Amino acid sequence: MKKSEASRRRILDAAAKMFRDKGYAATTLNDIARLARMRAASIYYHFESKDSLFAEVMDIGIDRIHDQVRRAVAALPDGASHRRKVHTAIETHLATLLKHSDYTAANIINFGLAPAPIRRRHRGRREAYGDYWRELLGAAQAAGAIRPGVDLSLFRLFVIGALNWSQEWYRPKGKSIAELADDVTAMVFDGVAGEG
Amino acid sequence: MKKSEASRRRILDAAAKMFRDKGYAATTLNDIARLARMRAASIYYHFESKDSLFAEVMDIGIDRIHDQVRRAVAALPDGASHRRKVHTAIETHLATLLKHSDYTAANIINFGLAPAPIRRRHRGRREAYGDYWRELLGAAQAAGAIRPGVDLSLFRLFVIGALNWSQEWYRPKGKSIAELADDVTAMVFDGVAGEG
DNA sequence: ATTTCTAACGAACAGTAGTTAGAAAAATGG
DNA sequence: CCATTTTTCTAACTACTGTTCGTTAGAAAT
Repeated sequence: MKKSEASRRRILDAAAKMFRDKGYAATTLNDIARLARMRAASIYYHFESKDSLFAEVMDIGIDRIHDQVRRAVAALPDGASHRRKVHTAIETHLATLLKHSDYTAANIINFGLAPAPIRRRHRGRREAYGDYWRELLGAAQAAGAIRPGVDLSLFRLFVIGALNWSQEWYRPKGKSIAELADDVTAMVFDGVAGEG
Repeated sequence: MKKSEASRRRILDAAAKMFRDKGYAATTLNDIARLARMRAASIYYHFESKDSLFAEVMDIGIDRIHDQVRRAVAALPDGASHRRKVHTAIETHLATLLKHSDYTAANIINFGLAPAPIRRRHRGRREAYGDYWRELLGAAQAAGAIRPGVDLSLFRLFVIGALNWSQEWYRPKGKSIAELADDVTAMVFDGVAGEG
């Protein structure tokens, strides 16, 4: 009862990588099977269908980033400023997306184009992560770390959107993820305007 | 010599819409043909292949937004501030993407997952648009409208990324595009930080 | 009136997709 | 070592993909 677990994991890992690289529709079960060192038909011993395999990858992806971000913020010392909390959330979101998890990357790349039923099935999990950010930013605004006039809903969509889009341009040879997180946090909190 | 043009256009419009809704790989020539009120085989009278049809949609998409943004900024009165120029660029980018052009929306949705040869073919056009923004922001920084320390390259990627991502959440019933542009511009120029 | 061109069609092609069935191999446990 | 279960395989199926082909109805040109 151990080999099955390992194979399942190999398939999931391969699927996450392929879905991330080529997207759901363009990824074939043969692609996944090759990467997992088995035949396409064998996948059916572990998963019901391509759809259900995809759904599981998507679930893991969102759960993972939600978990990581929540955990990292919670691990901050008790007196941590709200700005620092947001900074940590940004950095962890970026790190999970760009470095640690093919699942999360696959989730974010594929969500927009995913077939409607799958997207519906996932809305709950997505919103849970969104709600966490809502809390985080709400608390920051209540404490005065974010100006009262700011539309938090837009701010959240804007920042998370910019972070998610980083998949399109991020290359490991440039700025480190920590540096990116620093710059981005400074940019959105302090703005870029000069004296002009 | 007029009917052909009209059919070609109908196919392109249908393709742009389908590619935007379902993505390149998931869109079938049958989908496109149905929307264009003809049979899949007839598409081949006007286009060489699915790939070349896709390539043309992508070209039109990037050209259109580049053109619109450039035109809108150029149309500003002579003494317009750099901040106002950037604001106009943001608003026009958003409007083209979200309201005016299925082609642009299709381009942005599909670029990341597009097959490598097609992406290569497009890098030039994409960079041309990126270069325009580079100019715009460079001039703003040189004139002091953007603080000297700001990493313009990151700022550009960050802002355009956030704008592009708006496709995932924008719904016409919420804030208008003009309002969004106002808020976003204020956010990135002035920041959201409170007294804290 | 005849020929040529235009724009679309239906039928069919080869290839590949996801999927199923059943045989073969590997692993397990007594 | 055998019997049984677990895992993977080969082979095949159906459905559908992008694409080609030969044909056709009508318009334009001769």
